[in-house]
Amino acid sequence: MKLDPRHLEIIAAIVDQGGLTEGATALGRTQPSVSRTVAMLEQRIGAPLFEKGRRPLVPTELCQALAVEGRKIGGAGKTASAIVGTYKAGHRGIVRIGGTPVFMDGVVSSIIAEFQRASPQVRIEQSYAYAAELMSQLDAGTLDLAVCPLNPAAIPAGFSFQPVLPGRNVIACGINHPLLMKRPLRLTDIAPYAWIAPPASSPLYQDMRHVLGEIGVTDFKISFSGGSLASITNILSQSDVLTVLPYSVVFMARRQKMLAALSVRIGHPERSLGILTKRDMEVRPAIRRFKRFVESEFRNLAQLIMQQEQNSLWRS
Amino acid sequence: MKLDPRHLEIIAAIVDQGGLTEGATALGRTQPSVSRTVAMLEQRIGAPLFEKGRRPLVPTELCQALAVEGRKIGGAGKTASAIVGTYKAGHRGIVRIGGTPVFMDGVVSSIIAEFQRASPQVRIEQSYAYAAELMSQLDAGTLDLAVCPLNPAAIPAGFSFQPVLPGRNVIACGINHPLLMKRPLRLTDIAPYAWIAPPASSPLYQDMRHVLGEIGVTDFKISFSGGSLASITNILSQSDVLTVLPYSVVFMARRQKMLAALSVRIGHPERSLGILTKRDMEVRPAIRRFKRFVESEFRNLAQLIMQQEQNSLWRS
DNA sequence: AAGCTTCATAGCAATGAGTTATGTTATGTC
DNA sequence: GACATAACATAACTCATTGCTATGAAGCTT
Repeated sequence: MKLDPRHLEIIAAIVDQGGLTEGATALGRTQPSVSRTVAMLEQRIGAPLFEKGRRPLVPTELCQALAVEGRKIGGAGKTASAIVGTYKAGHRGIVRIGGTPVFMDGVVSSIIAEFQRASPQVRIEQSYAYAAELMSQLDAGTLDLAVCPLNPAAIPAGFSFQPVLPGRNVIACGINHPLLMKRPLRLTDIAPYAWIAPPASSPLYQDMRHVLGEIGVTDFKISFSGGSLASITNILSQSDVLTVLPYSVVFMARRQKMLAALSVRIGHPERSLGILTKRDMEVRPAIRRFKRFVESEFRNLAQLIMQQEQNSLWRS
Repeated sequence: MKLDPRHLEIIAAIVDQGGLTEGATALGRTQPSVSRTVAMLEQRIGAPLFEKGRRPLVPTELCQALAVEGRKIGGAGKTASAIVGTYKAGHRGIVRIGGTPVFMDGVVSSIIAEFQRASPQVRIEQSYAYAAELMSQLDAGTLDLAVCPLNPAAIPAGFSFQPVLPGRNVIACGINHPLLMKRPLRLTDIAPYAWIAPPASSPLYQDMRHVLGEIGVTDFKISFSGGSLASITNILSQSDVLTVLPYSVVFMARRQKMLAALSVRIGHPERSLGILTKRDMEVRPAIRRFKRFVESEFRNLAQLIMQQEQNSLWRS
């Protein structure tokens, strides 16, 4: 004897509400509908579910037992609806985000932590890659969004790029670096110090070479390379080496008194940090929500940076 | 967003079976049916449930979450089916049985106990009444079956009466009663002893008067009346009074060495103990099962009584 | 690259669930 | 005891959904 779960749900509603009419309204149906359903059920299972000829409708033992199951079904249905609701509101799902390593570690991971505080049901799958690889992964559909520096004027067709921060770099050092005391700081003061080199495939590497050329440092010493941000930060803190990092990364680290930046104005590349997405990809609610959150956080960050700039850092 | 519980069940089946086809067969449906259902669901909730273009069908996170609810629904449905199954097999339900007090207490209650050992899910609602009241309750539908002594030749129309034991009475006494030692036992020996009288409305009361007349006891002393079988048994055990009881009741009590019967052959009324039911009443499975069980137990009892009779009791 | 398995789609019939309108039946009140 | 009322039952009809078979399309396997 196979029973339609909807019927069990109806039974439960009738028993709980104490009447056909109330049960029907509780289910959003009309009274005749549930009445007929009950009649059909009774005929089908060959047993009465409610005592006949009793006006405060009194359920049979069998009916009570079935109502217990019906309640379970009703509960499961409600939580299923809630699940779909939270999914559609973007509070549940998966977001696969990729980005350049230093930027992801230095800025985006904090934003992710903040996001997950509000939406713990959203799973974030993070991966590291540079622009070309990010694009191919977006194209293959194995990534939902990417955060990386790109030239806004040269975005390939089919992609959408939303700049969030200027792609400005700074020369980073530990917070006790001797050069921080030097006023004024001359470029020749910088020359003696060794450098940390970002990975050769990283855009930062190119940036560093460019910066060093720009400030006239021709023969520089590389004392470390190949580490991720955590290693770089440690080494910067505990020695007097220098490196080139995105300003936003140093800005975030400055808050925890882990890194500092030299007051040297260096040219910035023709790139902006931004969010790269595939244009015709279906945007799942969690992705949309996450993207908006990231954008909002970046706006805040940009604001903070601008205030800070006006106050202290770049006064010449 | 309201979801059809059957759809959730389908999702669960697909996820658990690892494929559309297997899920479909597990549900007893065809593959195109569930395929279309899934497509409709995906469109309705606006989210994919399975990754597109993957042949070992891989469910979405959302789908997994919904499948959990679907499993609950499936489980509830299965137990509901089982409930109906046990109901239809007569292993669940209510049986309302009524009968004459002494007979219910002395014989039927033991049978009920035995029945409930095998079918604990069947609730027995027992009540006490005499024939006329039993009939009216059967007629009103507040009783499912009655056990009482009746004349099988005079059953009102609309009722069905199935005799299960001859309506034989005996003179009952405690197991240490002096008369049990007397061989041969003469009727004049009985005269001095006092009697317990059944309720005046009871058929046993008439029987007792009849029996006493029959054996020539004209002026007898009533020492107790109005008690139920438990009281009667106690008083019989602890004093030398006598009473008239159905043979089957004394037979059952004899097993526990609580009562005995005098070896006096007395006439028996034109009544049989039997099961009285209303003819056109719908017979619920549990009632049918219980009735058959009672009949079978009574057959066994009749057999036992017959054997016992041939051996010892009524040898003259 | 071919073959096999599995999923998707189409067209059609039938069941079932929804609706409104209306009848029936308990229950409470005078 | 008759009437009013509220709740349940029934009727007639519409429409969404599911069932089926047949067939196309797409991955995975060898």
